Amino acid sequence: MSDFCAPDYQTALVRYRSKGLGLMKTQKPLSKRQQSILDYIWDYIQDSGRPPTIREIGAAVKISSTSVVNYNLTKLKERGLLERDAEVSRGLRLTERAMEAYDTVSSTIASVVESVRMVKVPLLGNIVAGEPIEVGNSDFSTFDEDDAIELSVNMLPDAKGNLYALKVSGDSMIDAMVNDGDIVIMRPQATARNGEMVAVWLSPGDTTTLKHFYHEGSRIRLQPANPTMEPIYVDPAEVTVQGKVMMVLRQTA
Amino acid sequence: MSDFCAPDYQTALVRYRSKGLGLMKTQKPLSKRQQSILDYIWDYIQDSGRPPTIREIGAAVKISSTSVVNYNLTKLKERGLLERDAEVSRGLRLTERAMEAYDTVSSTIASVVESVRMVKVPLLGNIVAGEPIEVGNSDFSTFDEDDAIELSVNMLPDAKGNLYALKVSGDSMIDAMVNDGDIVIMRPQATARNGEMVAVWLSPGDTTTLKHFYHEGSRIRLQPANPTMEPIYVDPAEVTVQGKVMMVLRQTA
DNA sequence: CTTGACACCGAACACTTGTTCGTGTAGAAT
DNA sequence: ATTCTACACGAACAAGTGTTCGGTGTCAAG
Repeated sequence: MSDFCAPDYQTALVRYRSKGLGLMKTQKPLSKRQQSILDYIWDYIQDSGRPPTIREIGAAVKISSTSVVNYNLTKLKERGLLERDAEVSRGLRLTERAMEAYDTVSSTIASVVESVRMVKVPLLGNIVAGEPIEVGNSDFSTFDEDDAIELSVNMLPDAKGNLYALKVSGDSMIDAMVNDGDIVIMRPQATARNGEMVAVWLSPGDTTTLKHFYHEGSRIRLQPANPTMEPIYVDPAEVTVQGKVMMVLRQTA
Repeated sequence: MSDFCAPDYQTALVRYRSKGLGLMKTQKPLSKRQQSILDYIWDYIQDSGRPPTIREIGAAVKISSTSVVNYNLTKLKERGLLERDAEVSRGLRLTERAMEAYDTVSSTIASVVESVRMVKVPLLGNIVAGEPIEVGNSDFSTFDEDDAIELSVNMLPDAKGNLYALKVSGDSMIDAMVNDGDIVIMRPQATARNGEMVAVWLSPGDTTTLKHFYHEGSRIRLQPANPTMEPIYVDPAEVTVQGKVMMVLRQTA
C-alpha cells in the first residue's frame, strides 16, 4: 500500500522554478575562463544594451591578450554557445542554447513583470470539483512544465509569492460559477476563513477537492456550490488546506 | 438630441494601439530624417541585438556624411530620445521615452509572446449583462488606457487580431456563469451563430448588452442566461453584433 | 625523449567607427 | 540687405576594435 501524502504544490512549484544550466552530457564542462566569459557577456548585454568588445572581455576576465579572448570565443562558438559576425565591432551574440543557462525567458518575463506588473503562474495540474478522488504522487505530470498563465499583477492584489494554477474537473462548484474545465489561480494558504473557496487534501483516502470551507463546531464542512450535492464533514486533523482560489479563468470559444 | 451610434470598440482599440510618438506640445515634430533614424535604430536593435554604427545609420537613411548623422543624433539626444556613450563603438541607446513610441511594452511582450506565446488584451470598458442601457460616446473613459490583461496565447486559440476586454455589469448571464464584475475577453465579430455569447448594440435607444444570440425566423432573439429574465426580440436591422466572448475571468479574492 | 594538442601570450596590422573641422544652402528674422 | 539658425556635406583624423602571426608553456600519449 502506498504511503499517503498531500499533493505537494509547493514542491512542484519549486521544481518548476529551479531550472539550472543544463550541461551537455557528452561534452566536458566549459573551462572556468569560458564560463566567466559567458557570464560577463550576458551581464554586459543586460546592463548596456550592447555586446562587449574583445578588449572589454579580456579586461573583465583577466586575459591580457586579444588573441586569447579570440581563441576562447572560438571555442564557445564551436560549442554552439555564441555566434560572431566577422569584421564588425561588437559582433558577438549569445545563442538560444547559451541563453537557456541564463533562463532568458524567465529573465525577460521578470523584466517585463517589473515594467508592466505581470506574473507568470504555472499550470500545475488538476483539481476536482466533485466527489473527492484519490490523487497519485505523479498528479503533476498531467501538464507540460511550460504550461503557464501570464496575468497582470493589478488583477491579483497581493500577488507576491507562489501562485499556481489548477484545471477544474467536475461541476460541484457550479453555483460558485466554477465549471468543469475552468482554470483556477491559487495562492498557497494553510488556513481558511468561512466561505472561502479552497483546495483541500483529505488524508483518509488520499483525496483532494475544491470546496467552500467552513469551521463548524469541532468539524470542518466542505460545501459544494451545487444544490444536487451534499456537503462533506471531516475532522480538522484529516484536512489540509492547500490554497485559496484567487481567480477563475474560462475559455468559452 | 445627440446622434445615436454604436459604442465603437474598434475605434477604441485602434486608439489604444496607435500610440504614435508622443509629441511634446511645446516642441515641433521630428524631421522625417530623424524619425527614420529612430525607426532604423529600433529595428536594427531588434534584429541584431546591438545598436547600429553611425555609418550603418547613414547608409540606411541615405545620409552620405557621418557628420550629418552625428548632427541628427545630437538633435535626438537633445530631445531626450537617445543617449550616447562617447568614444565607444555602437554607443547609442534609445531612452525610455523614445521606446514609448515603439510601445516597448507591447514590443517586449510581443517578443516574449513569441517565446512564451502570450497576448496583451486591453480592458476597454464595461458591458451590461442585464437590461440594455443607454451608452454615451464616452463610455470608454471608464478605464485607464494602460489597463490590460496579459493572457497566454495557448489559452486563446486563434488569438490573432484585435482582442479586447470588457467588464461585466449586471447578472443577466449568470446561468452562463458570467457574473457582475467579471471580465470578458472579446474577439471582434460582426455576425453570430445561434447560441454564441456576444456583445450587441441596439440602435433603438442606443443601448448595448451581452446576451446569447439566436436567429429566429425574421427576428433576432437575445437570450439572457438568467431564468428570471425575458429574452429580447429585435429586428435584425436594429442590432449590431460587435464581438464574441472568448474567455471569462473572475477575481474571487 | 619526442610529439601533438591545447591554452596562452605580445605585437602588429587592418579595418571599423566616432569626432571634429571647414564649408555651403535655404529660409526666417531683423 | 544682412544676420542668424537649421540643416546639410566631404574630408581628415583619432580612437576603437577585430584579426593574424609567430611564439611559449604544459600535459598526455606514444
